[in-house]
Amino acid sequence: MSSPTDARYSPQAIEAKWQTAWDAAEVFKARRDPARPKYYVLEMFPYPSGRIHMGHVRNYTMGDVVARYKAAQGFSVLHPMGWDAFGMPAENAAMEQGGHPKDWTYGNIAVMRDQMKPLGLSIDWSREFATCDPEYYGQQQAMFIDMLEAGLVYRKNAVVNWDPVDMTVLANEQVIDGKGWRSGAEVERRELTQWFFKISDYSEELLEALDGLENWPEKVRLMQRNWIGQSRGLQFAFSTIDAPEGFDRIEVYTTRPDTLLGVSFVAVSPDHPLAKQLERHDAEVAAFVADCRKIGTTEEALEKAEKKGFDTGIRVRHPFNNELELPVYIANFILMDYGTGAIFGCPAHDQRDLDFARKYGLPHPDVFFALDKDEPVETLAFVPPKTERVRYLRGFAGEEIQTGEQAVEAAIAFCESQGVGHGVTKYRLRDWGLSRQRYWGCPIPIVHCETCGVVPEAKANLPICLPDDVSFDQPGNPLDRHPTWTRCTCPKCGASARRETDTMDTFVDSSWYYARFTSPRAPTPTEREEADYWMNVDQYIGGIEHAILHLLYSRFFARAMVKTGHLPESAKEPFDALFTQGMVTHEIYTTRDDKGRAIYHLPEDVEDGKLKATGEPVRIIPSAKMSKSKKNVVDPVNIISAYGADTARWFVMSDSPPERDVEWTSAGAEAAFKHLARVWALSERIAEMEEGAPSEADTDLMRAMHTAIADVTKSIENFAFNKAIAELYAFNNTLSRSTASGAAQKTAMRVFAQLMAPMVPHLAEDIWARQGGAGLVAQAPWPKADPAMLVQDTITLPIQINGKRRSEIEVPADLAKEEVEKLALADDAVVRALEGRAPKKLIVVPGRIVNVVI
RNA sequence: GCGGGUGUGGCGGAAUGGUAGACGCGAGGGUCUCAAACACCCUUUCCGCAAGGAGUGUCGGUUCGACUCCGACCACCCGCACCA
Repeated sequence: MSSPTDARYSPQAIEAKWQTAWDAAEVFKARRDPARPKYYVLEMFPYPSGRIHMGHVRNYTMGDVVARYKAAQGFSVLHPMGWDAFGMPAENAAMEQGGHPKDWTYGNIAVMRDQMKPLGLSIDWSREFATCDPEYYGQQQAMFIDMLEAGLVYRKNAVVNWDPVDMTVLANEQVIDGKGWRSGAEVERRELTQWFFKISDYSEELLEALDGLENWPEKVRLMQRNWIGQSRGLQFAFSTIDAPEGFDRIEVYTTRPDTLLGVSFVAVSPDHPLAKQLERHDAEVAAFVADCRKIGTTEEALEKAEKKGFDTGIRVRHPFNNELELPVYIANFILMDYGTGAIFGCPAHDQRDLDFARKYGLPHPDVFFALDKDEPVETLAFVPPKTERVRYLRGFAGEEIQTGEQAVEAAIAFCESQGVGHGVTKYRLRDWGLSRQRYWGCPIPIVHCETCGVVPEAKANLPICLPDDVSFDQPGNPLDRHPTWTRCTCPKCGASARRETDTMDTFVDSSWYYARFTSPRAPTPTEREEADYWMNVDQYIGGIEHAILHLLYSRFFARAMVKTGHLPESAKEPFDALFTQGMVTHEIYTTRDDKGRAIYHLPEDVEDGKLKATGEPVRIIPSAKMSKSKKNVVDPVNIISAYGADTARWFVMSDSPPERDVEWTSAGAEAAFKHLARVWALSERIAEMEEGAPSEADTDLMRAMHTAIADVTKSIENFAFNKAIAELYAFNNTLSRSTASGAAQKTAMRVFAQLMAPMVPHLAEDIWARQGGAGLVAQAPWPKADPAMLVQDTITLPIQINGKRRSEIEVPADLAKEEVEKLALADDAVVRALEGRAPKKLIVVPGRIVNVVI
C-alpha cells in the first residue's frame, strides 16, 4: 500500500471542519430570491421528549437528502426546524420529578438541538421556534379570535374521560382497561362545555380536494376519504307510542333505506335526549345508561364492547305499516355523534343488528336474497356489496332484481314521494374539539364576563401568557385553581371577569407551524410576501401514524387561514407532496410497580434482560414503534461519537426502503463506517495518481460514471434512497477496480463525491476539496448524465421455454425482431426442446425477453 | 370491531407483467502478516456429486409469462378523534 501512515478517515475532524465552513458561508440560510425557483422541504417537527432517537435521524436525514439535492438543482431551499413543544409529557414530568414543564421542555430542546446539530443537516436554524414560545402561541391566539369571528369556532357539550378520584380529565391513553392510570379508579364519561372548530363545514371540500393531491400516497388519501366518510341515506322520523312528552317522534338516519321493510327494532344512543329523559325517572334505565357510560369514549372501545340493549317499553309505528309496532331500545353501540344518534335495525342484512336481534329475541325478516340462493338468514347476516345485484322480497317495488345502490336511491325517492323523510348526505367527520383541561398548552384567549358572557380577548392584550407560578402537586388543571391568573377585565365592558382556563389541543400548534416558518419572527401570524413566495411545502415528510388527524387538521387549518386572510388562496392545500416514512422500531422493556402497572425502561438502562441499576429482570415486548411513552428509544449520540454523523446518516438511509419500518440494529453501523473509510482511502489514492494517458478503460469508467449519475438521480427523485446507496456501492466497486487514467479517475471521484453528498455531506466535501473541486460541494450544481454514454451496443436476451428461463443470446441492441426470432430458434436449448417441431407461439419483447411456447 | 398497509435467502432488501435474489450485512474458503486487525480475491436461495428440480406468507385464478394483477385466507404493523 502506498498510502502514508497518517492517512486515515477521521470523521470527527472532517465533520467539525465542514460544519464550520457551511456556517461561515451561510450556505443553508433560506433566501427569498424571486429570480430562482423555491423549494420548501419540511419534516414533521419533533416533540422535545429529551433526546433524539434513530427515528429522528432517519426522518431528518431523508429531508436533508432532498434539501441538498434540490439546492444542487438550483432551487432556493427552505429547510427549517422547530419544536412541537406543548403537551402532556411535560406535565407528567413535573408531577413525577418536580420542576416546571417550561424548564423541562426548554431543557430538552437545548439537549436535542445539541444532539441534532452534529448531524450536519442543511437546516436554516435562524428560523427555529418552539410552539410554547409566547411569540408563537400569541399569534395562534390571534388566529383563534379571527376564526371565532369568521364563524369557525363554537362551544358545545362533549364527553370526556373523568377520573372521579383524581377529579381530573384523562386522555384516552391515560385510561387503561377502563381505569385511570394513576388512581386506578373506574373512569366515567362526563359532559363538559368545550370549544370546537367547525371542520365539518369543510367535510365535502376536504373530501373532494383529496383528488388533487396527486403527490400524496394513495393509501393516505384513501384513509382520509374513509375517515371523512361521506354517506348518502334517508333521514326520517318514527312516530312513537307511550313516549314521554316531547318525544312523539324519533329521527333516524339510515344508509340502507332499501331495508326499511325488514326493520325489527329501533335503537338510540345512551347519550340520546330520549335516554337522558328516561334516565331521570327510571332507575333501571339509569342503571343501564350508567353502565354504558363506563365504556371509554373511544370508538374502538365502543366497537369492541359486548353489544347490549335495554328495552324502553316505548314503541314506534312503522311508517309504511301502521299495524307494525317496533320496540325502542337504548343500545350501547349507537354513537350520538353520528347521524341522529338513533337507528333502525334490519337484522337480516347487518351482522351487528342480527347479533342484537338474536340476543333479544327479535325477528329478522329477509329483505333480499342472492340471485342463486334463497336461504333465510339464520346466524350470518347477508351483506353483499352494494354494487351486487340481488333479488328483493321486501323491496318497495315488490319482487325486483337490482343492486343495493339502485334500491337505496329508489327507496329514497319513494319515501320522499310518500312524505316519509328525505334523502341526505352525511359525513362521519366530527367537529374538532380543541379544549383541553390542562396547563401546558396554548391558553384559549377568551374571557367569561357576568354581563357580556363569552367574550374574545382584545388582540392588544395578546399573548395571553401562561402563568409561571403553578404547582403540580395535585391533579387537575393548575390554571383552574390559580388565585390571580384567572382574574381579568372584560374587554367589552371593563368589569372584572374570569379567564377561560381551557388550553388548546396540541394539534392546533402543529396545524400551522409550516406557515409560520415562512416568517417566524413576524408580528402577525404570517407575512404576505413571505408566504406567497415560500408556500406551499413542496415536500412534506413524516410518519404514517399522522396520516389522518394531523394532516387532516392541517388541511382544515390552512383553509381557515385562507378565510381569515393569513394565507393566500393557493395555500389551502399546504402540502404539495407527502412522503410517509416507516417507523424505527425497537423492543420494549417493562417492569411492574406495586400496583401492577407497567413501568417502561430505556434500552440503555437494560442489559441482558435486566435493569442495570437494580438487576431486576424486565419483560420484553416485541418490537414496536419507538415512542417516548414506551421508552423504547435508541440514542444515536453514541453512534455519532463513535463513527461520526456520516456513518449514522449512511446507515439509516441504506438497506430499508424509506417508507417501510426498520428495526434498529447496531450490527450495520460498523460496516457503514468501514465503507466510508474505504471511499476516503480510495480518494486519497486517486488524488496521488499521475494524470496519465487516456485509454479504453477511461471510456468504460466514464460510461459507469454516467450510468451512476442517471441511476442515483432517478433513485433520489423517487425517494428510493436505499437504491441510491446500492448504486453508489456499485460505482465504488467499479471505480476502485478501474485501470483508467488518473485524469479520468479524478473526474469520476469528483462526481462520486457529488452523488453521495446528499447522504454523507461531510465526507463528500472533504473528497471534493481533495480532488480539486471548486468551492463547496454543497453549492456545486448537480451533475448531468450524458445520454450518449448510457446507450448499450449489445444486450443479453434471456430465452424462456414455456415461461421458464432456459438460455440466453447476445444480440445487438437494435436488432430487428425477425432476426431475434431466427437467432432464438437456432439456440441449442430451443432446438433440443422443439425436437424438430414448430413452436406453438413465439413471443419477442424487444430488448427484454424471448419466450418460446411449445 | 372498523379503516389502511406489509409479507422475497441466515439477515436488511432489489426486480416499467419479462433472467427472482441487484447492493449490503453475516457466514465459509483463500492471499497478505511472526500473529492479530485492516485490506484484497473467491463462494454463499434451497434440495442434489451431477444432470436436473423446487422456490417470493397460504390456497386458488387471469396470462405465452406473475414477487408484481384478481379472489379468499393467515400473520404482523399503523390509525380509531384527549399520545404526539
